[in-house]
Amino acid sequence: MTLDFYNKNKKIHLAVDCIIFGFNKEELEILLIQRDFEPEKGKWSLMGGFVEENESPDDAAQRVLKSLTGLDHIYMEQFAVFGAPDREPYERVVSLCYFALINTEILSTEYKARWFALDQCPPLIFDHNEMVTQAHNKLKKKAALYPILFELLSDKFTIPQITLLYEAIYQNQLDKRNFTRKLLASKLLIKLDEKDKENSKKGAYYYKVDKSIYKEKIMTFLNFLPGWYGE
Amino acid sequence: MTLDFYNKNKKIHLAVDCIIFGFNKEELEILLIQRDFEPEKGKWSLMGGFVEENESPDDAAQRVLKSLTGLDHIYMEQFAVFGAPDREPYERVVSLCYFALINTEILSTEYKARWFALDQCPPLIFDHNEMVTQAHNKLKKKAALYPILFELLSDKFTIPQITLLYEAIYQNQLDKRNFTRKLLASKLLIKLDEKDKENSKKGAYYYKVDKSIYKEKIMTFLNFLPGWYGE
DNA sequence: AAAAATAAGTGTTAATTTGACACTAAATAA
DNA sequence: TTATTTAGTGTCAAATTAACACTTATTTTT
Repeated sequence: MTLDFYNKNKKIHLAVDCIIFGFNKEELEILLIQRDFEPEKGKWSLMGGFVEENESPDDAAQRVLKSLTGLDHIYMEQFAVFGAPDREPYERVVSLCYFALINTEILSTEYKARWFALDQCPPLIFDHNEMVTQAHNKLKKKAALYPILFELLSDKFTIPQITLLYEAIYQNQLDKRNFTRKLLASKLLIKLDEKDKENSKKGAYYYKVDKSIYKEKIMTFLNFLPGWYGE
Repeated sequence: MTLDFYNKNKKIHLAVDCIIFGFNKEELEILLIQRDFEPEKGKWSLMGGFVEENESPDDAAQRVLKSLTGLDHIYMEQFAVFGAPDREPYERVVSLCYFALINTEILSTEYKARWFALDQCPPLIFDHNEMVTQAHNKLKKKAALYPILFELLSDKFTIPQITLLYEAIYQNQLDKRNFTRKLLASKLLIKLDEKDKENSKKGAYYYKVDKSIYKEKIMTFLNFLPGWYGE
C-alpha cells in the first residue's frame, strides 16, 4: 500500500547524538571522540550516528554509543532535537540528542573516546558545543529535582562522594551539614557497614539506594539544593 | 559534494504532532481534528504534518498548527519523540511532539478543529492517545515549576480564574487562601482597577503579569503547589 | 427596602523546613 | 604521642508551609 500522502513528503536523514557526562570524585567531564572518518575527519565530536531502518531512536542511541565507546545499557534521556535545515553543511540531518551521567571509571580504555573536563571542552563539529551546553543545563535541572544521580553513581557510594558530584554539576559549594541532612531526610539511602577507606583516613560509610521505596519517594527530593533550581 | 557517509543512510519521514491544551474558566480541554484525508480518514487525531525540506521542526510545528487551526504564534514546546519503527502501519514516520496551553476562546470557528474535555478524549489514530498522556504529564510538571501558565491565560485574569486553571491541570482542589498567598508572594502580579463581573456578583479584580521582573523571578515559583509535583 | 444568595477576599497559628553556623570523632602518618 | 586529615554531627533563629472559617461586596429575590 503506497499512499500519496507519504509519497509527497521528502524524507530526511535522522541521527542521534550522545552527550555523556562523567564524574569521578572531582569534576564533571564529558566524553568525546576524534572522528576517524569523513566528513570532518580528525575533529572532535559527540558520539553520533544515523537511525537505521528498523530501530527506534532510543535503540539507535544505545547502538551508536556502544559501537563508539563500548558502553552498554547506559540509561540515556532524549532531551532535545537539533533540526535547523543548514546545521550540517553537507546534507540535511536532524539530530535527536540524548544525555547521561556515568562514572568515568566504567569506560574501557580499548576505545578511542576520551574524557575532557567540561570547562576545557574543545571546539566540536557542527552545533555540538551548543548541544553540550543544553545538556548541561538539563542535567542541572534534573539533579535539582530528582535523585537520579544516585542511579548514575555506582551502586554504592559515600556521602562525601555524592556531595562532590552535586558540587561539580552546579560548580558551587554546598554546606556539608545541610546537604547531608536533606539527603538522609529523603529516607532513600540505606547505610552499609562497609567503609570507603581510599579517600580518607577515617573512612566514609557507603550507602545504597533503597529501591523499594525509590519510586514513590522520588518526589520528596524537590528543593534539593538551597536556592539552586537550574536554568 | 556527495559523501558516502550520508549515502549509506536511509532517510526517514519526519513529522510533527501538536498537542494543544485549552482552558476556559472550568476544565482542561484538548484540541483535535477529524481527518478529511487518507490514511485514517474520518478518525480523530492530533494536528500533525511532515517536516518540509527547508524548515526546522519548530517551524514545521507552527506551520502545521496554523494550517489546521488558524492558530498563529503559539509558543509550543517540543517534549518527546515517537519513533518506534512500526508506529504507523503504512510507512515509517518519526514524530516530534509539541505541546502548548492556550485559552480556548482564541480558536476561530472557521476551522474544523474541535475541543474535547480531556477526560472525554476519543480514541485517536496511531499512538496519539499516548502522546496526549505524556503531554499532560509534562504540563503538570511545568505548571508546578514555572509560572508559564500566566502567559497562557489572556493578558489579564482574576485569581479565581488562575486557581481554577491549576485545579483543572492537577484535577484536584486547592486551598484558596494558601494558593492566593503564594501567588501574591511571587510579586509577579500587578493588580488592576478593573473587575471581572461576569462570574460573580461581587466581581473579582483583574491582575496582569509584571513582565519587568518576570525573568528574574521565574524561579521563585518552585514549590508552587502543596505536595503536587507532577508525574 | 429588606433579606437572601453568591462568590471574593482575607488572618492566625502551629508545625515544619530552611540555612547559617563550628566543633568532635576516627584513623593513619609522622 | 602527636599531628594531620577528612567524616560526621547539633542548635537555633527565620522562613515557609498547611490547616483552618468568617466577613465583604454585590446582585437577585421577595
